[in-house]
Amino acid sequence: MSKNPIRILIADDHYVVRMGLAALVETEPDLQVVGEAADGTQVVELYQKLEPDLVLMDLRMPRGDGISATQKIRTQFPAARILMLTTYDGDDDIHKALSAGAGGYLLKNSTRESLIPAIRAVAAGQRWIPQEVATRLAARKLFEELTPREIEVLHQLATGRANKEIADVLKISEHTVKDHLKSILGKLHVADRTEAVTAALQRGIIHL
Amino acid sequence: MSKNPIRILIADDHYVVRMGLAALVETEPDLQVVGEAADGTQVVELYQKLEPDLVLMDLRMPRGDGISATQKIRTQFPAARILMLTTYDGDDDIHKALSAGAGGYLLKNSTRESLIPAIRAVAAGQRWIPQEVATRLAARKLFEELTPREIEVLHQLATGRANKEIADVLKISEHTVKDHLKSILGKLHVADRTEAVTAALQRGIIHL
DNA sequence: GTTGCCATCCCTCTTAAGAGGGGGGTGGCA
DNA sequence: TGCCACCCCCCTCTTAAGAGGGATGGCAAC
Repeated sequence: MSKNPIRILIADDHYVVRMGLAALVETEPDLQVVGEAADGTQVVELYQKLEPDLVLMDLRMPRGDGISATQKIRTQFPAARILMLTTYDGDDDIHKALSAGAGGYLLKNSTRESLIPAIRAVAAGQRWIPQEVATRLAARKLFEELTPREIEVLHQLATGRANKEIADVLKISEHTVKDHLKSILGKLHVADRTEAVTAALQRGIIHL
Repeated sequence: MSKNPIRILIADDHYVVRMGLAALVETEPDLQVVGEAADGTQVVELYQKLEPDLVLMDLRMPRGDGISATQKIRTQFPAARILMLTTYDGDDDIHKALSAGAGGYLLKNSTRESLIPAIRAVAAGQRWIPQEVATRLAARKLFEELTPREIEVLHQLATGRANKEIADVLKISEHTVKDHLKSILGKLHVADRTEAVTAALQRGIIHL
């Protein structure tokens, strides 16, 4: 095994997390860290240069998040293995990561016992989704998906703008804003704009 | 030095972060990890048992956050040295941590170059607040502080409740809720309840 | 003991929000 | 071709939200 170790690229904006992952990985003889990236741009560059067997990718990073980095890498290297490793358990985040081509999705509070097998599984091309993550993903199906336009409106809502102001920003009429809002309230099963924002934040549809 | 190393207790709910901190600390001969805690209750227990020279404490943990754990420890051991190490840069979080008795406040994206000196400084009883954190703290002074009651109302707002509902929950009149709301809007310099919630989230006054 | 902050309650007024209807145009796709 | 999803526009109506006032008792600091 150690003749052909699994070559791993770590991407996380937190130094201590990179340190922890590297320390963890290096305890296994068949796992090897070949590079570390601190942001979304860097991870894409390093992937092109190193072509590792696996990327341990954080979801939120400066200069391009984990989702778009995953997409970019998978466009160039469709066989790329990417294991998303993050603090965030919003079902929308999870869904977007898997759609972008991530082979697995782990939460950062995972212990070594779940991390190491996940790394091996995803590097081998398998899917790896822990029970708790799968559960969140299933809960998601109870809600309808928001359209791109609705998500735009949601972003505006989160800044505290009034319907009229949102209309000006998006250059549509206030009536239309209200229509989108109605649709958002219905899809998220909430009663008003404030709850819509907190619900969307919790589900990972929008971020502050 | 290594005859009397600085004995460190690590408290963080993320395994990889504990691992990273431990790996980092152990590279210095005069620093020694004597224990690890994964939540707020555990860190208090371990402090009592180990009486370490320093605690590296995460702000948000299950079963009691870093703030209340800091308070509990400092009540029993007023000389306890605690370095808060967290992802969150809300100015309210920072202020609360320092008020609770933390000797320093570092962000998790800190590199080893800033972490190691911070550990030594706080263990020696000094204050350690990086420039970026100090800046956030200064920006805070531009806002008035919210009263406990206003923060209660803010929590209710975040759940999307209407004024009338909030009134019922807090068992006060709707007029009073409106009064608190007016006060909140004024202090946070925002125009409506939705913006109040997002502003409070960003400042760390409330959490989801 | 007075000053100041907090929490509580009350009133009026204007405007915005949200519910409930009605359409119309596009572009993909079966 | 017809359907569907998305986006857009318009109307009315009711109620909630927020601005602007004023007022009281408690409690702690000075």
